[in-house]
Amino acid sequence: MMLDAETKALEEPSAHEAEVRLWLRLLTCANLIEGEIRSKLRERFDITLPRFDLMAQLDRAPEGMTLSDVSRRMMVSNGNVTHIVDKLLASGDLDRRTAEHDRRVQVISLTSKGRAEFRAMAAEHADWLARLFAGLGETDINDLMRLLAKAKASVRAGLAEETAR
Amino acid sequence: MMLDAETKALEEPSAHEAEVRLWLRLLTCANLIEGEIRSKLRERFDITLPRFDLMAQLDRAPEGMTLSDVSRRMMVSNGNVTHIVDKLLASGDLDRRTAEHDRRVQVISLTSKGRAEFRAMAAEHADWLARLFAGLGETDINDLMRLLAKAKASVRAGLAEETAR
DNA sequence: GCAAATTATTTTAGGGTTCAAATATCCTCC
DNA sequence: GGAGGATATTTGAACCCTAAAATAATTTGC
Repeated sequence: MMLDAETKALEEPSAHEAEVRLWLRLLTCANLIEGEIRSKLRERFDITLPRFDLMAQLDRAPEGMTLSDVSRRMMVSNGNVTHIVDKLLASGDLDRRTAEHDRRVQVISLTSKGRAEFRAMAAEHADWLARLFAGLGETDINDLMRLLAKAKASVRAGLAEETAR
Repeated sequence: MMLDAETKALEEPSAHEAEVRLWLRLLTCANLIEGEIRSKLRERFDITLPRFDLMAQLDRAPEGMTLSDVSRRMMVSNGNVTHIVDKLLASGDLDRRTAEHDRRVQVISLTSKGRAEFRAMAAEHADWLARLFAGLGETDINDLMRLLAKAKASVRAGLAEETAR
């Protein structure tokens, strides 16, 4: 018996149920943690998560990064990076200069003030995560790392398949 | 030798590194999937993810839900729910009525139009997820479900510990 | 019965986010 | 050496989001 897509959906409401439930569980975990990190960052350091993330990227790039690099690494839009950078420039945590070889390119880097602030925040940040994951053993963490890597690869493959089509 | 917290952080920059890396990997996975779902929802149905999520909650509650229920279930703020509901009311996907037993309470539910639209969207939504997770076997999915449940419990315990303190 | 505390919702202020359009600069190739 | 295409960034419009204050209605304790 052949069914069109709509009829089939009505008759098989649980199709791909496992995948949907996996996604919802993954999302719930991420949202719980993200909410806690956001509220801790605000409460302890009066900073937002995106600004913290941007400083984390720059901490690993002593020479600085271009805005496009940041945008790719953080997986956020270019316009968004411009906005976050503006705020961190205003608070004196970042330096910005135009690249000499290409005047379209803006290179940003941490000021020494920004670097010192970031290091202090990063240490606490790691402590918060350790507390949240305290219920997981070393084996659990390793297994999760492996399975999430596999999931990430699967997702990227699915995305690539689509753009190729 | 005793060290204060700051000195210790400087001398042990890799403390809790495993937990931080687990968090970053979890977040990357979630962001990749969420970005794809958002862009598909926009492209195929011109709807945002929060509106889709609200409709999903209501689809499982034929009698309707109060705004506070929705806020708790979706883990978003009350003010945000008000905003999203306004939009879905305007597009005719939701009904809203004041509860007779308590005039503070607003009960919202899907209109038949909203329900039909949601069912069509949900079927495709499940297909997108199945495609993204196509690289995972049944065992992988089961393992991930179990480990993420454990992680979720750990995070909730960590949060509870803090509020108790 | 009524003042005070509680509860449900809305409003407000301040961010963050995307996409698409606009600018500015560079590069290529004739 | 200049036109056309590519690349880096900014701007603008429309959302989403939260926390905190304000509003409205109910419940509680006396």
